[in-house]
Amino acid sequence: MPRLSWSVAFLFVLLVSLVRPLHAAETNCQSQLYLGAAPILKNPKLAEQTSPVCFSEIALLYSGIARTPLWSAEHLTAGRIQRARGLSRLHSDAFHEEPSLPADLRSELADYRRSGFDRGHMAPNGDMSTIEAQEESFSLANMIPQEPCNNEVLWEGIESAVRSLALSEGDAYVVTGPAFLGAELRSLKGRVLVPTHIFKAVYLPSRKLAGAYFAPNDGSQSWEPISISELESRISVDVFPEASADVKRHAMDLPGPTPHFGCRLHTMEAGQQASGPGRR
DNA sequence: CGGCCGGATGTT
DNA sequence: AACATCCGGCCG
Repeated sequence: MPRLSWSVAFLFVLLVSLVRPLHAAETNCQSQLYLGAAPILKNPKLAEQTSPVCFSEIALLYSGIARTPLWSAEHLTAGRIQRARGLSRLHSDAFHEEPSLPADLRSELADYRRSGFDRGHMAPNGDMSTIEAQEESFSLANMIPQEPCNNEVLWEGIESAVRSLALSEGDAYVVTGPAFLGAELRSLKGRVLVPTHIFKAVYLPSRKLAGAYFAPNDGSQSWEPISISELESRISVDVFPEASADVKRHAMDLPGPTPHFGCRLHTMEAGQQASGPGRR
């Protein structure tokens, strides 16, 4: 009998030791969320096949149906932004599949390859203040298929503006994610859903002000500022559950994007490439 | 800042 | 032959 209970106990200890790092990571993850509260999915269908992923400077919820994050959250501080600006960007080979997700639900590098879409960060590399956090940000769990002009010009400009805002305000909670609106959704290889829109919500706790950027996932370079309530009505997610109703109802005056480059990329719609499988 | 590609290399 | 990794160059 000692033998049997031994093996049982051993298995139990093994399981606990496997699970414990996740708990540690989850508590650490709360620091990325305003008052430790994760965004709330108002539509039960959205919550199907989701898994939380906790990195050192990102808290996100991954959807195994969309094979993208539904939201990716960060707590930006002035110090974090200053340290992040001291780091150089990782090489693009740093993109990697997320091993902590169930294999059949993971998005893969092959899904994005030659798709015409960028692998677009939700929590951006430019917000990461350590090498470790940078590497984690390149996980495909943090990635959506993003139209190149949107990603590299408009969205880069918005990310940059939000960093400057956090730097000057000293403190900002940011939640970024995709929206899948309408009945006809495109996909990569029938696996990764292509978002129709992208949002970035910002909350300034010291000023009790909040608002969100909302943009179509196309090359139009258009965007609109909306309130957190309006965002919730569009995407069925309450990104700042602990913010007051007043704060959520009023859209703060968001700084406009400050892009570093223009985009005169040809208008070829992403998703259709000229060359077929020209393998040899 | 955000990405892309191709070349050289080492491993299976 | 296929795939990963590191590197450098390119673009917007």
